[in-house]
Amino acid sequence: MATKVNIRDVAKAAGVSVTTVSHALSEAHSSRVNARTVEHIKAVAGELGYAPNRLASGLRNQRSRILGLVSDEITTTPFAGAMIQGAQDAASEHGHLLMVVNSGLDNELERQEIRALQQHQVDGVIYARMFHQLVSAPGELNGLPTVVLDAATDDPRMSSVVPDEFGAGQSAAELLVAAGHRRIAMINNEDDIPAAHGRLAGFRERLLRSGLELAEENLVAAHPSTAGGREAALQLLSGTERPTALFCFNDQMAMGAYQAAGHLGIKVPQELSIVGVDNLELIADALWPGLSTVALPHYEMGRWAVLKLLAELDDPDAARIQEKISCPLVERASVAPPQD
Amino acid sequence: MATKVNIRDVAKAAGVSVTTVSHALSEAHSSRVNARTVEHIKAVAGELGYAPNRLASGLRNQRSRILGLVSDEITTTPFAGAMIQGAQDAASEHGHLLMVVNSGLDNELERQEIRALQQHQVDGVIYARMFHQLVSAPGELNGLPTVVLDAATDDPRMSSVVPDEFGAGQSAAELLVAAGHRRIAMINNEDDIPAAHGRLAGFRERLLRSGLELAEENLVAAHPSTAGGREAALQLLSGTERPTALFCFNDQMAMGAYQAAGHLGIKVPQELSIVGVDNLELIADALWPGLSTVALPHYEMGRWAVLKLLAELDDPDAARIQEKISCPLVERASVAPPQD
DNA sequence: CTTCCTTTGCAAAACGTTTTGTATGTCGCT
DNA sequence: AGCGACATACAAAACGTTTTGCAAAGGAAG
Repeated sequence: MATKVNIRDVAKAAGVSVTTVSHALSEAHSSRVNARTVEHIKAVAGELGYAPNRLASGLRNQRSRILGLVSDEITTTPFAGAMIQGAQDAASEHGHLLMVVNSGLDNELERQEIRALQQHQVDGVIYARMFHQLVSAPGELNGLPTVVLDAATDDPRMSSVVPDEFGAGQSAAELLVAAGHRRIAMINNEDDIPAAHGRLAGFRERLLRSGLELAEENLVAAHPSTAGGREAALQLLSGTERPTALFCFNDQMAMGAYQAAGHLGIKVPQELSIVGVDNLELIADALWPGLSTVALPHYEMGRWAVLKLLAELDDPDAARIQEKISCPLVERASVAPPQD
Repeated sequence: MATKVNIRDVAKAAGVSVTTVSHALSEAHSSRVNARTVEHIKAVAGELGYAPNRLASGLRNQRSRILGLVSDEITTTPFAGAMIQGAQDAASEHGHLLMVVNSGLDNELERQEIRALQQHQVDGVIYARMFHQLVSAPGELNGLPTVVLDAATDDPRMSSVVPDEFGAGQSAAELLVAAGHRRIAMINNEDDIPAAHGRLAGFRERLLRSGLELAEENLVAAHPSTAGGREAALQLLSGTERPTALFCFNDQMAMGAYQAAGHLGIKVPQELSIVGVDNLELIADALWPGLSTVALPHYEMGRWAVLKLLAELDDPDAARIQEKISCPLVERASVAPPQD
């Protein structure tokens, strides 16, 4: 590659004007030029390896074909990858590229990053969180089309997408009920977030539908970590009439439950069935036996966010949507019928 | 924000010409304009919320201030986040933005993505892998400044950065030897990759330095997964004179070793010390007891790659470097002195 | 009173596109 | 033959910057 080839080179090589080349290549305007000439121009362009400079066309069209993705912390969470990949795939399919930016927890930094995105004339922004929560978008985003990812917002100008937490709870309950369990417990997240409320509510609802109740002593809240899950499980499993099945807020807590069971000499799944949420391959696949869990649809949410954003760019008046994406159950080997 | 404010608006508001505004704001050329006028212009610009359009300046300067990051698979690996964050932080500190693109394992797709980056006039590219391996960069990258991340290449035009695998092996051995172990085993990755060779070599070297040898029956290779580690550990721990310490190729295999130990009724760390590699928080922190492990410096590698790329952009003749970054030991609770 | 700098500011061109408006033919129709 | 309609191609302007070259004004030196 010597120097970049531009549209002028193509025009010269094809013996036509720059205008004609542009029209020929534009698809929308190609009707303005003879079909044979179009062929010829495309051939020449291909030969020269011409690719339009998007900086220039972006400048001209006021449309950069770049989307910004701003997230809180990419590092510490294993979900980020799937979200970004979903977003990037969708963007790429529609001829857009993604600029990824993350701010840690620093608001000032976030502001700066958003300004940087704006300077690069991004067409819109995905404002992402790594855990389903309630956010209010920073003022910097004013005027910039925005879709909120894995978070809810009360800003009526923004669409958002979150997992269907209620459905996730239902699915988990469904699996356990169907296996025949009746003494069922749940270890919830102690934090006051939509994910905790939603999963619990769905879980309860599905149990109730089968005439079962989540007894008060069978619901504990703990820190959403392996240690938190372990402690909680130790407590739950030490009672006289211990539950035969356990629904954990996430896979990490489920891992803690495995440890507690191992410690108490309780066999999974023969003596205790366990269900998690997240489908963290790294954990769910690694546990022994494999953990049955409700998958969070990070990839799909990333896709949805970008597709919705692109749709709103095409039609700024499109209705804003609060989307919930359903969470498929991934069965492995941690659920079995109760023994007694 | 009504409509975007451009340099012309600033000029008008400040009562000077566009040229003067540009010079005043440019730092390099600000000597061409009176210090008081500079102050005034900056004030006005700030008031109006002016931020230069980087599409336009990129077009003019042939420098987009965008870097491309192409990786194989972001999704399936928990390391990606740290790498990207490192890269992004470094880029952001130097006024650049990152365009992230990933190709799965599809070469054709990869080519397309790279072309897309080129259309957006990226100044350079980080070509990343999620596991240390040997790569040859695709021809599309010809002419585009490139730094290879977490992989080695024989292309003399590209710098690269990888973890110091040899040092990682040494550190692990050091920890075990210092604790007093003499019957030490290793579960290596069965794949023929630099990481496997390097860690083994370093481990051996450090043992030898203490007069210890890695007996043949104490070295097994397995699939680098929890299941692989579990099987291998079951085998290693079933002998008559079983080892008192175990070095695992990665944290997932170490988790398998925990499971094997649990299954055999062997207590960690009292009866068996375990060391891993990766420092996957999700696993190392979650295991019980916590796993002592050698951390792979993904964040630092991401940083290094971007900084080196920027340096090469400034000075295209800068020497290419094959960098190894050292791997710090993270101690938790899985290593103790041997009992006998 | 010239001449020659220095300081300060501006006009204009360029980066690579896209699109509007216009010019040149060519054809069909009356 | 004359007219409009249509097909085809082009010139030029615009997007928002940066930078080169030049101009005006003021001051110092001769």
